[in-house]
Amino acid sequence: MAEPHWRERKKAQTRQRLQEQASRLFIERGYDATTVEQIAAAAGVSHMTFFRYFPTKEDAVLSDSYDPLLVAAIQARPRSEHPVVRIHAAVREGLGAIYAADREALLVRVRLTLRTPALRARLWENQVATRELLAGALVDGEPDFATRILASACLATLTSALEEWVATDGSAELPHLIDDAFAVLREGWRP
Amino acid sequence: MAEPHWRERKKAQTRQRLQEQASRLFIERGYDATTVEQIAAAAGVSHMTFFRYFPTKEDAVLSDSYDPLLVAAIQARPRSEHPVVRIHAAVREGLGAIYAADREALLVRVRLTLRTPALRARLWENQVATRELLAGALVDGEPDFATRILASACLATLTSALEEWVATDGSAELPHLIDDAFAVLREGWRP
DNA sequence: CGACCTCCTGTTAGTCACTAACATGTTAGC
DNA sequence: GCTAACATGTTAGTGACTAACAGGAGGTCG
Repeated sequence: MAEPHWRERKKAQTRQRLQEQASRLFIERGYDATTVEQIAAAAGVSHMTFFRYFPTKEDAVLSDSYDPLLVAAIQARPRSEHPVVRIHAAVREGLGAIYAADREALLVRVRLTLRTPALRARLWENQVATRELLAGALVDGEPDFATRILASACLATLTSALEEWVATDGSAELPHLIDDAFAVLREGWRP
Repeated sequence: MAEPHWRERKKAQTRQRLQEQASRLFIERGYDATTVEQIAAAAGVSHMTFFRYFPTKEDAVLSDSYDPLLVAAIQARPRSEHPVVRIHAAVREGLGAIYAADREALLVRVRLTLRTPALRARLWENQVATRELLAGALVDGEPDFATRILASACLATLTSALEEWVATDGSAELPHLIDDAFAVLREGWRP
């Protein structure tokens, strides 16, 4: 049971190479103009290997590993706080960290995602998945109707902030936009 | 220049026939298991004609004509009311009318849309478009950041209600769910 | 009436994402 | 070494969608 990491490491490398080449090509010549064949070739594998690593072409960009971060950040918040406040704080923390570490990469990625029709199409699934995770992080057991609604509204708010960020081409500060957005959601009810 | 209506009428008929056959086949044998070729054949045309009427296979189901209704309903509300109240009222009115007239058809349609991955994928585009319309109906000129956020949150709320409706398989009353959902959005801030 | 002219449609032949079946080489454990 | 497991490649599909061209049916104008 030596568990030689050799093998796994090689797989991880191939996976990363595919992702890098995909991003590069998507940015260089556009998403639609890039074929899976080309990505695979650029990474030195066949197109079948690509599909063994990513179920669809879109997944080469949309391997969202932020969700666990968010869940942890929510659960770290005292349960006595209002759900929306917990989500707001968690988002500011989680995305804030990524933002601080990797601002430009995040911008490129979000822009590509929001501006490419084929990638936008996947956003719904992502939103639903993230919403379920958020809602699940807020309570024990199955989240109820009300919890899902609040999680939805918060996600919509966050998305609006991201859209605004991309619309300003990253010139605004994302954490600031997020705070503004959640303030609107809150103050919207106390006019 | 007479351009007799029967020409347009024939086109409208073909279009409707395509939509009907598409819906029928999608429900009978599933969305993915139905090919455009089959839809076209069932409607008595070629697959090229199908694509001349609908840009994609999904559009045969997703010809959403509710939006103008919603816009009108919003604008009919006094501008002094809070944006979210206006949207809530408009949605209850607009969707309520469709619900009263065509409950079963609405359920089938919403269920098909929410449960078919390929159709869900299109929902993001629909949401964005509807949000822009809602936001535009709330104010004069270009909606600002805050308005878009509120419109987003309201749409997310409405969507949650529709999902709940489908989840209960239509056993709940949709208008009631919508009222509940908006109440959560409102009361969520006054715990 | 006959010669255009304009839509609408069908035919054909492609591209590309994605899948399934099978073959091959490479490694792990005995 | 031998064998089983596994990563990868090859090949041959299916199906959505597109482009190029051909024909036909209605209306117009000489």
